Amino acid sequence: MNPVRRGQWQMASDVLTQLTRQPGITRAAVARTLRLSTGSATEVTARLRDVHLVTEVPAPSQGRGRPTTLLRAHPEGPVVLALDLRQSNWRSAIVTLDGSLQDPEYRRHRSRRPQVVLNNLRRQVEQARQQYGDRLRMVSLAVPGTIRDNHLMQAPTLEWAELDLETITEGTGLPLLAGNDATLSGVAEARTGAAAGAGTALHLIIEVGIGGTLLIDGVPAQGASGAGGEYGHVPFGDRSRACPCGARGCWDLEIDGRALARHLKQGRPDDPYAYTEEVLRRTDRSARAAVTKVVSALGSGIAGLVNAHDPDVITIGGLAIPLRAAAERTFKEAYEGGLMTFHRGSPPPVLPATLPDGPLRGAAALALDQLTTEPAIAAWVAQR
Amino acid sequence: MNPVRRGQWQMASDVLTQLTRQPGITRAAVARTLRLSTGSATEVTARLRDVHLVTEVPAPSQGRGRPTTLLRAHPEGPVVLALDLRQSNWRSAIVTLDGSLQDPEYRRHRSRRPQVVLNNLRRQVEQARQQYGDRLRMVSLAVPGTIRDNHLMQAPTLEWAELDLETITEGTGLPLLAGNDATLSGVAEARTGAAAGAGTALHLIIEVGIGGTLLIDGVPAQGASGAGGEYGHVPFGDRSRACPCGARGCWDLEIDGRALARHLKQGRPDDPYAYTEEVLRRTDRSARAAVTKVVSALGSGIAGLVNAHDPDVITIGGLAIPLRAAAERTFKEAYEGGLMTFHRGSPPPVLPATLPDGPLRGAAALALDQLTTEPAIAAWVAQR
DNA sequence: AGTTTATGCTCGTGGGACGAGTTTAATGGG
DNA sequence: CCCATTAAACTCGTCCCACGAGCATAAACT
Repeated sequence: MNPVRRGQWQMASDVLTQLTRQPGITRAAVARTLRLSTGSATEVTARLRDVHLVTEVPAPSQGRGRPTTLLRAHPEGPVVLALDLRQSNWRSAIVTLDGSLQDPEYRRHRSRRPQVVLNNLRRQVEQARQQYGDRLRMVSLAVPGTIRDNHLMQAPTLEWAELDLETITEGTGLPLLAGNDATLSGVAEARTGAAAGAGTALHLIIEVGIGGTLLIDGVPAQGASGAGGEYGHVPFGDRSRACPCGARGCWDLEIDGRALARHLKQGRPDDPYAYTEEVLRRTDRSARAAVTKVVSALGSGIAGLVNAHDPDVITIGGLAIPLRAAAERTFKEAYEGGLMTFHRGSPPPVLPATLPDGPLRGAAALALDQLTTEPAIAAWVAQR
Repeated sequence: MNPVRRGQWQMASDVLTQLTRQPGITRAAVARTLRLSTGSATEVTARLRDVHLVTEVPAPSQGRGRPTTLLRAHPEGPVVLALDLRQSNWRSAIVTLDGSLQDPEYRRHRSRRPQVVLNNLRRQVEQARQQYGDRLRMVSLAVPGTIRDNHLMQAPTLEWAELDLETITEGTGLPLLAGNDATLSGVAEARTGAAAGAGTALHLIIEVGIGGTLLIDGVPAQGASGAGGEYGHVPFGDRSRACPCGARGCWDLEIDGRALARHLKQGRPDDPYAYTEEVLRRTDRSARAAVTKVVSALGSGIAGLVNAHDPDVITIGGLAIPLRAAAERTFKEAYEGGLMTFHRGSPPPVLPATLPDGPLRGAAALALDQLTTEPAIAAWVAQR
């Protein structure tokens, strides 16, 4: 193990980071954004080519001048296995350094028992290992639940108890990166979605309860143990209502299907997600009134988070999109009414999230962040 | 203006960063933490000495072996003027690269009119300019109010309206870095205070209302325009109560002297800070009950923020310290009761802030962050 | 076909990190 | 008191890489 010379792969790392953040970028564009001289660009791409990290394909000409090339992941280059575990199914894809998804898979759960599901994921890891060998560098997993140091702490939608997720890579020596699905979809939105380019972005998604994350320059604020982003469990409403999370009066209890059912004087729905969709389809007065209450709670809660974090933009996903759409005026009033006065001149926009496969792409993005660091590149080169 | 060669001052920048973060660090210790070979350490310190950025003084010997040297700011090196504006006074100090404060000043306001106060600050800037000439590189200012792009948006304690703070450096060409005092004291705590070393830290301070900041690796999450950290203006309690900020039901209204007065059925106190101290001195039943209510709101609000951000540690300052102390049991119950179940095993500690001159030190720290960047070093070298 | 334009390639230069070998300045044991 | 031990500083040859000037190339205009 020869020690890595400092800065040896610094520029290479910068180039690869550009490539993951803007797939399909041209070599000339990379050189411009990194302020590289053409000579340096030639050298760094040659080096990256030599170690099987990138290839170049002719770019369609863009006017006068010698045409440049598109940078692409090398066909023999490193890859990541991205997994997205959902309530009723799971998906996977192999992701290359240019951020493209290959070999996408989609499977419905036959059984939803933790051990069965984890075994299926583990098999997927092993299959990727078989197929890609040493090219497979990392496994990244999105889970609909609270994650702490690669352990699942609670997962209301899956109805799973605490669980060690590292079993899916155990024995393979592959690093695992498990993350909350809402956090990861936020990463995707902040990098290539509706919040692209935002310095500070806030992402919120309603499915059962609300999840989300604060993103600073595309990096999620995950907290000490990775459990950050549980915005649903801030005290907001009636303290006499206990939340399954253990606290009382959580915002969570005011903005999803459970809240709608309560307003409609019905019991806790089995599937709050489907229940919400159902109520949204109704046109009767009591349903509209219930929706209005929920949308109001959503708007004023978001306003509070804007006061707290001053984001450039907020992206909303899941049921938050149809909920807002069902009562746009209520939302606007609650949102703007909850802002501190000085924010009202130009309130940060609340945009619908645009990426359907956000968690998978976000998981891939965080894994690629690791692969494009200098030490990871040095390790890749050393191993070949 | 010759273009800066990439990486020319990379290592120098790293060394200076170490120096600002751990004043009084030895050269050998820097080399160890940056994993520098002794040869490189010799070279980089020689370079820094040549350009008047550091000097070395013999370090007290620490056992066997050749003694190392302490790194110190160079007597001809760059400095920052740090200013801390408070309700009844202001303070200033000159800060060098090793983080030491020189020429401390303390002045009470004669008049509290904005123009008078800003003029005094401006005079202080001019005086520093006179005294230090080109060595003065930057002015950093802590203000008890919401700051946005160097503009004061609102300042309840000062009772000032919106105001452009850049007048204090106008014409000097000096960059100004204005920030909220609570945010800046958080920076100080996260770097050298009670939260030193924390990856994610939350800092909260009660004076009139509550201010604070989320810190990730010592860097405050300031948001899009620098107005982040207004945790007091998240909806928390009774929505029928309007907050001066423009929103309703803010947490702010539940945790300071105004809340105590309300519980005690008295009118809004002129000076909520002094009023709180007064109530804390009382031992009668109604006062105790009012304090209990406020402490409970403080504890459960902090718990919500812990759920949202998963910090390693929370630091509290200002009146939050005596308030908690007055009802420790209530605080603990409200805090732990508001946490999500999985946090309760080892709840993040809530520690009293330790630095009395936090805002000044925090302002200095953020300014030094700028001075120790590669471009700033290159500019310093080019100018000499 | 020649001009313009943007880009890629070659190569000499220089700076800086590295590390092996050497020197220096302290402690501590005999 | 001297010498072994220890930790750190210094010297210097080496290598790597970014830079930029000059040249080559491939397209689009004229």
